[in-house]
Amino acid sequence: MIDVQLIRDDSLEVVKRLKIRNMDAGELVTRIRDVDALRRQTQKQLDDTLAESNALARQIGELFKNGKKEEAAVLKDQSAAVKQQSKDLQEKLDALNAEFHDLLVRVPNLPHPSVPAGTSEADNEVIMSEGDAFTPEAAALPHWDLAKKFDIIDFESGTKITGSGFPVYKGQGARLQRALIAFFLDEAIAAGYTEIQPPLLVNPDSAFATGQLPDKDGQMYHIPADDLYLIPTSEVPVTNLFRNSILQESDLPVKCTAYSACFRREAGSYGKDVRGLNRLHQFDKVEIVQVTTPEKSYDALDEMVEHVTGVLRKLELPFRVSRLCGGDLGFAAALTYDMEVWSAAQQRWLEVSSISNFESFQSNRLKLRYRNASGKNMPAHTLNGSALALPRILAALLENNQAEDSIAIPAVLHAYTGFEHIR
RNA sequence: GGAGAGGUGGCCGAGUGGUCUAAGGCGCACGCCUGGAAAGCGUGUAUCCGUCACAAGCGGAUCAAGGGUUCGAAUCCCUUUCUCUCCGCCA
Repeated sequence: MIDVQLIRDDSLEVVKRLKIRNMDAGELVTRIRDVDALRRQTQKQLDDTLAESNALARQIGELFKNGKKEEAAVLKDQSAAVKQQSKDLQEKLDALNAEFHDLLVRVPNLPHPSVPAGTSEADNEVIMSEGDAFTPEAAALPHWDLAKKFDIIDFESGTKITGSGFPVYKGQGARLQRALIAFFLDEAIAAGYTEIQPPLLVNPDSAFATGQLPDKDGQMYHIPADDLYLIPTSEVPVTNLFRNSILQESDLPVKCTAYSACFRREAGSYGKDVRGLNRLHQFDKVEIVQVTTPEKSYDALDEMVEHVTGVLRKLELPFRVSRLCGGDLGFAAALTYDMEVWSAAQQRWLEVSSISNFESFQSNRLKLRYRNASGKNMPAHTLNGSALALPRILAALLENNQAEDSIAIPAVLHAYTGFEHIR
């Protein structure tokens, strides 16, 4: 949620910056200003009325104590009128506040000045790449064929027992999954992140706080009997750890990492983009989250990008990093870097991580603040990113390292897998 | 799932209709005292909204959450929720 103060101070600047997102926010921002003014005026009227009511109650108490019942009765009548007035004002204010909130949550985060203009993925700006986006000499099999050939992932059984998008990992495939999770967590812990094991189901309050509700209602699995949602990412429970809290500046940065299964309904996609492991309803991911001060949040973002590129480097995967353009930027993000690995058999880049600085946008909704050096409570900045999502990493590892009768496992994983080749 | 007891400031804890502007203690901050420290003494110590200059001051709200009774609610009533104890079930 955007800070209202920005709109009060310089609404033209807000509108201008939202143009980078290809959004014409003029009308919305004007409406917000109008409703804001009206609700503040109403708040003032209500407060004055309540103050009057409090004063009357005090006088009545005083009169009763002194036995002046008739005088008290007169004031009681007066109090009834004031009370009706305050009730009306309260109703008016509640309605205005609700409208104000509804309008405000429709404003996306302001893009960072470095965000390039653009309307789609094609306009993202590649800022670095490492390793060759090579084409294999011999015919390379896509990972869904390799999965069958080496009997490490069983998509058909997953379909039988649950449905499409729920693969079953078997034997060396299962072991490799577990190895990747352990490796990613160990890397994050070494970089100073505290490991968290969060619940996989969250209540509506949590889903609202991180912005999955109300917008992305249909993208989450919902359990009606208990009104709980399966998490689409551990960002949701981990970030909600900090909901409604005030941190000391000396405690910052807070750095958390979490492994979890992630659940996404993602209805309505077909074709090779979603074949095999490319898009799943259930997948595994290790997430990293930071809470820090506004002064340090962009350094933290760079640090997180460094961390993830370091992990990709250890896995010996060709990768590239892009800065998302305005049209591709998520609603809550001010700046996002995407990481993609090269998939040799599919001859395409696969997105494996997305690292964002939300600045104070999430904090405003979460009511996450920190007490700064001068003792004032300020919204903290939050950041998160995948480090990393497993399925596409697995796809790239299988495809890029395949040979006639085996698939080589990167050296860094040997201690975790207990084998050097899938055969 | 059943029965009972509870939820008060950073923490402990008092408070069963107006003196709550929430006692007292602990913790923390600052000051006095001291060669320095401890002890002692003194002062201060929540969050949000509004007014305003994101100051001070002032007004309003908040005693788990929401609603109600009342001129007036931490206190009475209703609903929800969470915690604890016992029973049941269970990896």
